[in-house]
Amino acid sequence: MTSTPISDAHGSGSASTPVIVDWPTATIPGGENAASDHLLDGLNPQQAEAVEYRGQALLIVAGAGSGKTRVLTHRIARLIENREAWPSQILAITFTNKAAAEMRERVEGLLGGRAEGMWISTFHSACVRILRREADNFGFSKNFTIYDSSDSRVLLKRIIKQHDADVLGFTPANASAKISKLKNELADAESYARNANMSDPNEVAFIEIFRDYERALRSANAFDFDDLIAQTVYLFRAFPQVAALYQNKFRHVLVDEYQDTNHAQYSLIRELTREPEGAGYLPGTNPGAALTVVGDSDQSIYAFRGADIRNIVEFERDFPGAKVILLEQNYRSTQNILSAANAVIANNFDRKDKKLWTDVGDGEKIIGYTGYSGHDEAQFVADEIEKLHSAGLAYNEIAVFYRTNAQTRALEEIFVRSALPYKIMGGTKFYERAEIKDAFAYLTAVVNPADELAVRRIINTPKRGIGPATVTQLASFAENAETTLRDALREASTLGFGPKMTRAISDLSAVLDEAAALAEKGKVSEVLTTLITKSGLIDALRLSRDPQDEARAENLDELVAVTKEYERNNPDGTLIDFLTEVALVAAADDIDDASGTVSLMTLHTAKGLEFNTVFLTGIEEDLLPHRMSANEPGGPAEERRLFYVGITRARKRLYLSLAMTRAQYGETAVAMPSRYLQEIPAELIEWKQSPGSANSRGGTQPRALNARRWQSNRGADAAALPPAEKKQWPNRVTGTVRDNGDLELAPGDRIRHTDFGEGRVNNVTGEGSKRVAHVQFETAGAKKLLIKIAPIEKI
DNA sequence: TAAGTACTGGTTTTT
DNA sequence: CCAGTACTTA
Repeated sequence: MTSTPISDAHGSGSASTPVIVDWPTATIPGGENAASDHLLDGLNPQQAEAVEYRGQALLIVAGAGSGKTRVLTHRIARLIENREAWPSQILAITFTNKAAAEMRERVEGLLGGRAEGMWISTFHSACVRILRREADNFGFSKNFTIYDSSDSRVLLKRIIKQHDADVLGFTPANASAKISKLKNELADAESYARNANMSDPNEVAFIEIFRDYERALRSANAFDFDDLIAQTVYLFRAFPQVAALYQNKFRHVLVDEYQDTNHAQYSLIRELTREPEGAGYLPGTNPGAALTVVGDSDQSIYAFRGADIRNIVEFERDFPGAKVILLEQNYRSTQNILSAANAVIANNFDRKDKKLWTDVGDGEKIIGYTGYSGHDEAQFVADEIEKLHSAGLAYNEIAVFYRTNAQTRALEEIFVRSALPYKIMGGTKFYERAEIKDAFAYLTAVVNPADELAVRRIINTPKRGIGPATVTQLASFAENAETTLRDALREASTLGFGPKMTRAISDLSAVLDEAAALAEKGKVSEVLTTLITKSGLIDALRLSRDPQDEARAENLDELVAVTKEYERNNPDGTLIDFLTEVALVAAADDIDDASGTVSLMTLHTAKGLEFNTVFLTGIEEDLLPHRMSANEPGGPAEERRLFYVGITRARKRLYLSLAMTRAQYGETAVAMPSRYLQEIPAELIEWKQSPGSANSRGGTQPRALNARRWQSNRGADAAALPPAEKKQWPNRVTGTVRDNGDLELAPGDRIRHTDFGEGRVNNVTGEGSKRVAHVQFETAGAKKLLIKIAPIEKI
């Protein structure tokens, strides 16, 4: 280590030059103290090396469950403990905010809390932090808005309409996807136009749309998700002295899930770890921050978002002299689960061979089940979970994964009926509800008056008689006067509107002004409460006769509660901070480990998590691989990796399930077993009901074409198959939901269930609408049913 | 301008 | 099956 002058322009309290103590030999693995070294105890040799290696570039190839988080946290702790770096000189990038929080906690645990000032966050959060600080340098102001994908689409919709580009086949969705792709490659409208074929009217129209979109974002003082990264790179490249601030601040940059970085993120990393240049820098004094990346190309599942697997595959070429360490020992799963995972992923041809292994033994067999329908499959999952739970397994140790969010419907329906506590991670989130977005648009309009999109959203919400015609007049006034739409509202009285209209506009403007004054002195919840009451938003919902509006008003109350909670956790948090946090929360971020619920999530959301027991559902063609990706180059391979990620989340027990028919858009279609299922050696799976032996209702469906592939399984199935009465499909479940009102049941009563037949009530638990009947059915076994909605009658 | 009705079409994964 | 949209009517 040289005594590099290290400036920490932004650091809090660590601006002085750190004391860099040469203190290495005592803690090197194999040294005298190794046996009692708390940062190396229990690590295998490769893990220990990954903690101790020092050099400019280190790639840790970490197979699933190989303890990479442990390695990363211990490495950071060691850097700080050794005084090789101050906490403020460390930048660690994770994939989700949840992973960031967990990493911070673990590092603090290892260091006894001396971790203040570390930057541990997602790419997006880190970039927002940089951009807010430096916004004044390049034409934005620090109160900028972050547009999520639906905001982008609303904006694009207007732009496409203005250009009459819808007739050319442009939709907000496809234009947004194309722009996003380009931004991830660091292209902008200008650079794209240079290489475009201008004789193609489609191309010309797209460039117009792209340009207008960029212009609109800039004038709204807003960034979309992709901008957060791309604009930070642009900032660093355009202003080397700004880049140098961060190049000098961070001495160690660590990136998790490196296989899922895209080109823009890669470029950002390159900029951050580069040797500074420009005035004031003494050449040769800072070789650039040391870079540590951790990843596994077998878990690359975000190509659709621009992730470029080459970033990790070509790491050694990118960073000459880079050290590579392989972690293959798995500490999570049983050998049966790993063997299945290894067998599946081995079918991806262009990969470096890598085999996970464990010394914990084979464990239980994987359990397979083929349902007659998605509902039947869901019923199986619910029944198994109930069995596991009564055998002592906590609900929060169990997870159910699926490929598409649409699959939650069947699962949810059955889970509600079976009174299973569950939580859907991601999916239609609270923050995506219209009334919540309305409230956020009010907050945004207060924080960032330049944001026209937000002002347009609230201008007639709730209804105050300001229609499209009036909005257009206001907007064109703003344009002519070279001011914002927000300021146009203030001038309403001079614009010649009728008295009613003028009044409505001025009242809104006054509410926004009042809230802005309030925002100066803090309290997010007070600003929000002022806005939603004085704008009439919440009263409009409360007084509405649409029964759903009552729930919407409650959601707004819930949002106020969220802001109060935020204030408790962040006493210094401003309104801007609150909006930023909400804009960047991911689906996986609100998993609550302590709660006693089963977790339901997509395979993508599952990445990085682990559970004792995992159910992988819908393992069918057209779902996994998904229809949309089956024909794309690289599609089936990426879908296989998704399957691999799902399998490797399980510690002890893995279930694979599928259905023979699946409902989509109200119609039911025949489903075929996924091609990936055959890639798992037959002896690893015990089929409760195999795809080969189960026939769809007629028995001679197109599935017969497929049957050959399953013949090898037949012998085993015959033995495992239950006797003949099972043919009556006692698990078949109808999709109708009913309401039994106040049906009274008591132990000893006999009931008839439309699917399960007759049974006897053993017990009734719970209160009111949550009363649950514990029933012993004659053919279908023991079930728990939510009395209010189960398709049952007393007999 | 707002509310109500009839109709279309789209369907993956997410920071 | 749903949400979003175009069209009608008061």
